[in-house]
Amino acid sequence: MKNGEILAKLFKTLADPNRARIFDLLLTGTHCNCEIAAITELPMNLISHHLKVLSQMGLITSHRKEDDGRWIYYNADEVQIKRLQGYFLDYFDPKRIQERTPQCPPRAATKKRDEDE
Amino acid sequence: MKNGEILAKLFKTLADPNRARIFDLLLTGTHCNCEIAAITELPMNLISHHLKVLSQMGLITSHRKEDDGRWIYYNADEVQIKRLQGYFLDYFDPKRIQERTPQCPPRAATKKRDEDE
DNA sequence: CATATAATTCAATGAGTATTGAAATATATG
DNA sequence: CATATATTTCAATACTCATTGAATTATATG
Repeated sequence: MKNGEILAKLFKTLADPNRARIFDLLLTGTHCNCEIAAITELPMNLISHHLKVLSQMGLITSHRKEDDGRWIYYNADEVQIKRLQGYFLDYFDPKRIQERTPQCPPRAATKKRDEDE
Repeated sequence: MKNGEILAKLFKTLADPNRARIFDLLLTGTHCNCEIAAITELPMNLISHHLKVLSQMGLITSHRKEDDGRWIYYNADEVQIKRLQGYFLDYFDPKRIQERTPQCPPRAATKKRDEDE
């Protein structure tokens, strides 16, 4: 998958406000679904859905609590976030902006006027 | 509007492939609608729609050609792009990730077991 | 003023996806 | 094994928004 495609997927992933908020929360540290539910007041099945999407994007990872497997802990994936940040900065870079004179109107159209005078 | 909300809007704006492509094109320099149409093979009214969304996000600006007002030139807004890039870096920053012990299971639940043994 | 070019606006359609409610799974405990 | 907790999965609905086609606006020119 090309960087551009990965970025498109990243934008799509973070375009949803609830999902962005959940990710924002995980950036501040590990949380389980029920904690996220308590903070955001969203239903757990909806949170579960968003966590899955974030996970498929590679933004977060998860593991069951060792001594009590009922809880699943979610946390931001630092390595992947660094990589994606790099892709974004390469794309969304003011330095990329170039000077350019539009080719419109086309030569054929302007030529006529230029010569007629 | 908070930075988080602005970013969500930015992601939404760039989440559409056609719109991202048009923005990408404008990063390479000023273009008019008809040039974008020639390059992307998209209908001009659709391009017009996407340009409007990009414009409302503040990513691009536009002005009519001085000596022939039929053409409207679109170009990336360097100042705004720099600002948005700043918001992104503040939000999507691996350094923000903190150590955290989930408060789940709650004290009341674990307390019982701790004391019973 | 009539015609042509560039671009936008508007209303309608369609596709993708967030959300909801109900049912199922995984783990722990008495 | 039965019950409780945490979480997920599934099917159905609702909503947003990209896309399409037709009509409209703005500018230029004969």
